[in-house]
Amino acid sequence: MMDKHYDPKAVEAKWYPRWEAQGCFHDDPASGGKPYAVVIPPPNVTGILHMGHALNQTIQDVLVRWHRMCGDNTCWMPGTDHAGIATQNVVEKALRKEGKRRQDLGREAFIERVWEWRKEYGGTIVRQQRKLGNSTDWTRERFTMDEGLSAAVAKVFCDLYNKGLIYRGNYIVNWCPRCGTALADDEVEHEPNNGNLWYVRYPVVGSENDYVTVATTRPETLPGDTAVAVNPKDERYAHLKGKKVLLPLTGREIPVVFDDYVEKEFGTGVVKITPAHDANDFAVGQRHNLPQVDVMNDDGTMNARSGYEGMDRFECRKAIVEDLEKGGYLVKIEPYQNQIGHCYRCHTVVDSRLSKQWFVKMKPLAQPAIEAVRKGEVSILPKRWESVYFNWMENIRDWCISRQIWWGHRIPVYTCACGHEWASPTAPDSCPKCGAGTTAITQDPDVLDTWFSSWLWPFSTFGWPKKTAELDFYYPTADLVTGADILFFWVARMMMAGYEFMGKAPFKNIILHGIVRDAQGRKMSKSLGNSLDPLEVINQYSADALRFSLALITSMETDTKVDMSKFEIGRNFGTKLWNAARFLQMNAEKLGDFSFADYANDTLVLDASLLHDDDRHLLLKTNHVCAAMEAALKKYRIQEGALAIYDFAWVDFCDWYLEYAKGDLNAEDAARRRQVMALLADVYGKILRLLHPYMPFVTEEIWHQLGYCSEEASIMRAPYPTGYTTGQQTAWGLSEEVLAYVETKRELITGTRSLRAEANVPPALAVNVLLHPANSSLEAKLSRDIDSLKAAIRAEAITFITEAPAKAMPSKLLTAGMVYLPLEGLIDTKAEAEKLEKEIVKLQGFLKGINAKLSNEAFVSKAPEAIIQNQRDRKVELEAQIAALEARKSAL
RNA sequence: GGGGGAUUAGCUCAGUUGGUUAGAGCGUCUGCUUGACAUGCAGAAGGUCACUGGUUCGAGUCCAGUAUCUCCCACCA
Repeated sequence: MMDKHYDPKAVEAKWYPRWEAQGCFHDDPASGGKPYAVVIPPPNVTGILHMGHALNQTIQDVLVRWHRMCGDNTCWMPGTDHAGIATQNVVEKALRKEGKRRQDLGREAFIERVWEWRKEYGGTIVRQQRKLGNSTDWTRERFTMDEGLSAAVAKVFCDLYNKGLIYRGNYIVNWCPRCGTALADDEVEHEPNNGNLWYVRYPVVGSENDYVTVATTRPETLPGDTAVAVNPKDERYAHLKGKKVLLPLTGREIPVVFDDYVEKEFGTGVVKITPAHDANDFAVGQRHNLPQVDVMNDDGTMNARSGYEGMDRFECRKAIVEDLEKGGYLVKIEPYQNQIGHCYRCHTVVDSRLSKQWFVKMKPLAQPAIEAVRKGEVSILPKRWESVYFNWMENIRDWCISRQIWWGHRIPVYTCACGHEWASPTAPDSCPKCGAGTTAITQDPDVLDTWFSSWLWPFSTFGWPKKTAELDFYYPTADLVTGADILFFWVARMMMAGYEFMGKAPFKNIILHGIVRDAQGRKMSKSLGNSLDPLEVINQYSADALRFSLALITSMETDTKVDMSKFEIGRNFGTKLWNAARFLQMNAEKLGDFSFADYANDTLVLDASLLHDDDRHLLLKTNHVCAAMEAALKKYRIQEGALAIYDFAWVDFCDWYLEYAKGDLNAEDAARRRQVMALLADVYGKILRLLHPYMPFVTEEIWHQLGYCSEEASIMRAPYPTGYTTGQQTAWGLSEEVLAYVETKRELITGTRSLRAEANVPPALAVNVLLHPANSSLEAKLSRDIDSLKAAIRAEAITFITEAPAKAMPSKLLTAGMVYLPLEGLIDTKAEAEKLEKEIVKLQGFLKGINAKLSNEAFVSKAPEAIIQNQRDRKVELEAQIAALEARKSAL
C-alpha cells in the first residue's frame, strides 16, 4: 500500500543514484535514431547552485526528458568551466589566510594548488545539479581545462594565429588593479557614480595671463597628460593654434591640439588628453602623434612618473586636488554624475590602461554567424533577441583574449632568443627558425580569457579536434538554453566558433530565458542577501516542487519573480497526484486481479456499450491535453505545458472525473467497475508520463508504486503519450457533442451548488431539485445520468418539470434549463425579485449588444458567417432566457 | 544618446493567427474533518485590460503617441 504521505526526500534520494547507475541518462551514437543533443551552459567550477541554474536546467531537462520519451537518441552534455579569474581569486583568498601570495608559491606550485582546490571543492556544483534531477549524461562530463578541451583551445589559437586573425597590440584595455589583469569590454560593468568635475587651469605658455580651463573627472591622471584638446570649430580657442600650455604641478609643456572629438558644449570645451589612461584620449593621441605617459602601476598605485609614487590612485586624486588648490590651479568643483566601469568579478573600479595584449579579429568571424540567423539556419527565441544579436554582431569589436593571471589555458606563443615568434599547440623542442634549444625559448606568460575555451563547448565536448562518433552524430546540437545575459559573452561567440571551426552552426535553436528575481523584482545577489537557495527549496518542498513551480511561473518573455511561497504550487500538486494514486490503488485492490502494467502502453480497449458520456468527456480531454503538451513543448512554451497538465490532472481528472467515478466504482455492475478502473489507469498513466519531464521523481515513484512497469524499468523510457487513435475515438463515440453535453451538465452541477449555497441550504441536507430543462433531448440525456447528478448536487430527487412552479422559490437560470429549490418555509420574495431583475438587466445588456451587431449592415456583410450565426444563436438563447426570468419574476 | 521589455483581479502572472460573458494560482469571504487528498473540497466577492487617439463590422490582442517602471548597449572629459 502507498504511504499516506508522500516523502519526497527519501524518494528523490533513492531515484537519482539509481537512474545514474542504470545508465538511464546515457545514449550512444551507435544506437542510432534521431539525435537530440543539448550542451549545458557550464557553470563555474567555483560556483554554487542558484535559482538561475535551477530555472535554466529545469527548462533543459523538460526538453531533454521529453525528447528521450519520444524515442530520440538523447545527449545532455554536462560539465564545468574553469573560470580563470574567479577560480584564481578563490584560491588566492585561501592562500591569503595562510599569509601567502601566489607569487610566493610561483606559477607551477600555484597552478598545482588550484588543481588541488578543484579536486576537493570543484564537485560542489555538479553534486547540487544532481539534486535538481538533471538527466545529464554524467559519463560524458567535461571540464574546460581537460586535456581534450585544452587541445582544442590550443589548436584554435594556433589556427587563428596562423590565419592572422590573432594579433598582439599595445592598446588601451580595461584593467582591474585588484585582479591584476586586462578585461574584455563586456567584462566591465558600468554603473552610475556620483563624482565631481574638477575645473583646472592650465597656463598658456608665452602669454602672461592667458590660460585654459579643463574639466576632468579623474585629476589623478593629470601627470600623464600629453596635450589639451579643443574642437577646431570652437572660436573661443582659435587663438591657441600652435600654442603650448603648462601642465600644472609638473612644469611640463604640452601642446594644444584640435580634434573633432571634443564637444564644444561640454564643460569648458577643453579636454586634457591622457593617452595612456583613457580610450578616447588614446585615439586622439594616435591622430596627433602624442607620447603616452603611463603614471600607474599594475595594482592601482601611482608610479614614479606621476610624482606621487606608491600612492593609491584614489589617495592620489585627493592629493593632486589639494596640490592644485595650493598652486592656485583649481578653479571650481562641480558635483557630476557619470558612468564608471567595475570589474564583473570583484567589482573593483576598472582603469583604462595602456598595455600589450592579444586580440582576435572578430569581423571576419562574425559574418557567417550573422548570415546564419538571417537565413533562419539558426533561430533565436524569443525572436526579439535577434535584433539585439544583429546589433552587437554588426558592431563587433576585437576581442581582448589575454589575461594576466596564471589559472587558465596558457597562450601557446613562443619566442626564441633569435627574435622569432610562433604559435605551437605543444611545447616546442627547438626554434623552427634558428634551431636553438628550449633554453632559448620562452612562452608568453599570459593565459586566455575563460570564454576562449567555452566558445568551443558545443564541439570540444564531443572530442574535437579528434573525429569522433559523438561529434559526427550529435553535432550540430539541437537546442541551446541560456539566460539572455550571456548572449554576447557566450552564445554569439559559440556561433562564430561553430562556423569557423566546424563549418556548421553549433545548434539549431537558441532559447533565451529571463532572470530570476526576488519578490520585489530585484536581481538576486549576495550583497543584497535576497537570494533564494534552490537547495533550501528542495529541502523544504522537493526538487519536483522547485522544478514544477519554476516552470509554471516562468514565461519566456519576461523575468521571473520568485519567493518561497511560490513553491507551494509544486508541492501541492505533487501531493494531489500522490493522493489520486492512492485512490486508484485502493480501488484496483478492491477489484482483485487488476494490473496497471496493462495500461502502460496506450493500448486501451473499452467496451463502448459500457461507456458513459463522462468517460467520453475524459477521453476527449485526455486527447486534448496530449496535443496541448506536444504543441507547447514544440514551441518551447514550457509554462503552457505545465499549465495544461496541471489543469487537466487537477480539474478534469481529480475534481470531476474521480468524483464521478466513485459512484461506479462502488456500484454492483462488475464489468462497469472494471472498465472505469481501466479508464482511470490508462488516463492516470498518461498523466504521469506527460508530467514526468517536469516532475521526474514523484512520477517515477508512483509509476512504480502502482506497478505500471517492472522494478528495473523506468518511466524515463516509457513512451510519451500522443492521445487516442482515430480508430479508438470512433469506436468509443467521442465527439464534440459529448463534450458540450458534459460541460452543460457540469454547469448545472455548479449552478445548483451555488443556488444551494445562496439559499443557505446546509451542505449535508439532501434536497429536492426541480429542473425545467431547456429542451427534451437534454432531459433524456440527463435522465440517464440522474444518479451521478443527484450525488453531485446532494439531491434527494431531481424532478423534471414542464412549466414553472406556481410557488415562489429560489431559482437559477442555466444552459441546461431553470433549476428550482422547493424549500420549506418562506422565501424572501423581495430579494428574489431583485436577484431576478439583476439577472434580467445583465442579459438584456448582452442582448442589446448582439442586436446592435446584427442590425449593423457592415457587420452582417463583412464578418465571417460562423461569427454571425453564432451571434444569431446567442440571440435566440438570450431571448428565451430573458423570457423565462421575466415569467419567473411575475410569478412571484 | 541608442535600442528592447513591461503596464490585465489586492498580489504574481496566463491570454496562441483580432471574434460569445477576459482566465489561473495565491490572498480574501462563506461553508465543509463527506472513505484519495485540510498540501484538501464546495461556493462567493474582486478587472474601464496604464492613458489618448487611430485602423477594423469587431481591439486586452494591430498601429501611433503619452505616462510610469525596468533592462541592455554606448568613448562625452
